[in-house]
Amino acid sequence: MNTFSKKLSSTDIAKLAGVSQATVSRVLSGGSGVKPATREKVMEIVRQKGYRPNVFAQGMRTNHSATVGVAVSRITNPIVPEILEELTRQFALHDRRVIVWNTDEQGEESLIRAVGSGLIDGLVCTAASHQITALQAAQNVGLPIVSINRAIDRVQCDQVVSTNEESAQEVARYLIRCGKTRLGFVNGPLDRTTLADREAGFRAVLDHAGHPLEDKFYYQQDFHKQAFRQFGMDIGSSDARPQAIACGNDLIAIQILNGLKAVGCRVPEDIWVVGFDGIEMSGWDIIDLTTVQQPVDLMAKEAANLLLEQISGARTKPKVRRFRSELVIRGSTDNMGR
Amino acid sequence: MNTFSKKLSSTDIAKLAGVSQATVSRVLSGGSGVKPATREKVMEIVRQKGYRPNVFAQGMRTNHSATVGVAVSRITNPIVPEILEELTRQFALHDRRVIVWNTDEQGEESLIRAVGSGLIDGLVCTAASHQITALQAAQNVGLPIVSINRAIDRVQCDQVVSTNEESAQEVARYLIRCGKTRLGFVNGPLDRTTLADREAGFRAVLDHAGHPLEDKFYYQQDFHKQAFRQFGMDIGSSDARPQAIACGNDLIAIQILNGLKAVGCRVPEDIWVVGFDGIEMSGWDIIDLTTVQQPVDLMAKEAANLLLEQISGARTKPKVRRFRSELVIRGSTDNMGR
DNA sequence: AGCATTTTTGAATACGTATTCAAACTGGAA
DNA sequence: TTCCAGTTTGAATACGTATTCAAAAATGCT
Repeated sequence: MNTFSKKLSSTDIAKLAGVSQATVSRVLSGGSGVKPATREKVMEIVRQKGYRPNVFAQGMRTNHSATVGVAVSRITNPIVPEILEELTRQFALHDRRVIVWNTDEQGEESLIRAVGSGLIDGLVCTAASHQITALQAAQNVGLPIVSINRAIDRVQCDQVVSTNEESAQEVARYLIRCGKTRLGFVNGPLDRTTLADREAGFRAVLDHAGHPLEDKFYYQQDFHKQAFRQFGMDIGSSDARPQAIACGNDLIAIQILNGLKAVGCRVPEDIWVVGFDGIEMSGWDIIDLTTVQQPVDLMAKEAANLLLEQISGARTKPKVRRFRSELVIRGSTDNMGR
Repeated sequence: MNTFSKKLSSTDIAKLAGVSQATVSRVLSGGSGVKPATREKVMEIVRQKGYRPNVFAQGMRTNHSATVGVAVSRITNPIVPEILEELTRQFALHDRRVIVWNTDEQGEESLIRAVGSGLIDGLVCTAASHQITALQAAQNVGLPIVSINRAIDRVQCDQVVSTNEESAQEVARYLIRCGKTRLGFVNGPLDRTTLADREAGFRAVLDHAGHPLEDKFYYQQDFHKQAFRQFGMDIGSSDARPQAIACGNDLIAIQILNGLKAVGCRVPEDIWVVGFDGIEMSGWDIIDLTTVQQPVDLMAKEAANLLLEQISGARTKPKVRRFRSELVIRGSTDNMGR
């Protein structure tokens, strides 16, 4: 029977092992400069009692929490878990814990409070738009920040971005090269720089080619669930539909696919669809979406490393890391035109 | 210019406001028993300086962290973000932060360390199999635990479950009622009680109906990425294929759909497919998967409430909450048979 | 053995908060 | 005015750790 009498402190362990509290502390934090026999004597008690150092006392003493924050929005967009998975892996490798704030909800207030409290040693941000307040607060207290795929005007911090604008241009050129001139674009909230950049790149090529994006083929919505699907239905059942639709991200594209499917409009026979992000499911046979693939794992890994670099104090000047995304042609467009 | 000279303490605030540190503390933690004029004087300085109480000092003094842990496995299974979203919402409503441990990776070791360290006030567990060690540790130190959808033999804790076995029986009866007698089942790791229970329920009905599950129509795999898809391809290109395949969860079902699609096997014309979980995308037009829908939001909300109840010390006897899942018939089976 | 040097250990301390206990203050009744 | 009860405040304290500084022990050398 494992009765737990009381929470043990390093002082208790010290008494049991017949050493001083300082020695216990030394053993637990690497054990350098302590005689092997002593270390083993202490570790024996530690193991036997299942002792763990109190994280608050450690934090108070050291001013480090071994914890980083990750701010996400729309965690149900599959790109987010993909990023989170790699981030938590990287931070775990460096003995850091991860606190997740969902800034769609009340999370932002909680994040702001945490920022000044010492709870986190740094912050990775995957959704800048709503968070200017929290980021400002973080910057004001000198908290290390890395932003993934979102440029943040008023806050200077490390950034990990991908070739959003250029890749969107590549999408547009690909479609035009395949003879598609009547093109549509569907986008989410434009305060996401990711989405805005992609749209800008797409429009630029169309302008340059002399077929500027027509208003009736442009649709923008702030992520209300069924709206994109409804637009897909409208487009699919219209006689004057675009030949191809490009989307701000894969999730939007999939909702368009849903709408098209709902009204029996075939892809790619009747219309082409292109996404953006390269979430894993875009490659599924039943989705098979042409998209722009971001190197998510590399980006997340780099973000983690940049943050750790800042935390260790090795650097203060902000860095921008730029990753190349790649157009992946699949069944939602015709791959003859490659 | 917002230069941040040094981290402020409540003592600093006290000096600036001309009161004692105790008063600052009282103001910050509710302010009862402090004169309105004093409170306002203090709050003015607090706001002006952007002061936040140091979370470690608070934790050391109170032995509470206002933080709960959530252990997940396979965060890229869409059911996980769905649960996480609701959990973080609920905990944010109660001023609690959420630390996420991904126990597929090195996360478990980190979790074990955290459990004894006081870092978290409680733990929600969505993936029991790998975590017996961590859960044992948690139980040993008396940490409140709630398990979602996973029964955990050796650990006694609150549980939020759904009707896995019964609903799987319903699936089997539905298929048999529709005249499907040659049935298949595809499952993931059986140490997940969720998956094991579903399989058991399914098998029981088949046994009872006199068509026990044939070995050649049963496939079990431990979530190696392409394995389920490959099995779908094998099944789809085989002459002697089952009339319907039920799966341990939606993600498996979708991989089967992918495999079938890859070899041109049509659903539901050539074969029926049924999933389990009711993840949001199962309802998408392009997936349209018949499945068993769990009330994920309700379950997550209940889990959060149970944990908070335990943390507040209101209760020690473990509770089990059981939620009813519902068979949702969609296009991957023929809905005439309903 | 005797001394110099290095290694190992322990005592003392500070970190920032919430809370206890006693003191000071307030306002009203006598 | 005096006294009392209630309200508001401040001084003191403990929480558990990492680290500094000095003392003690061990080691190497002559």
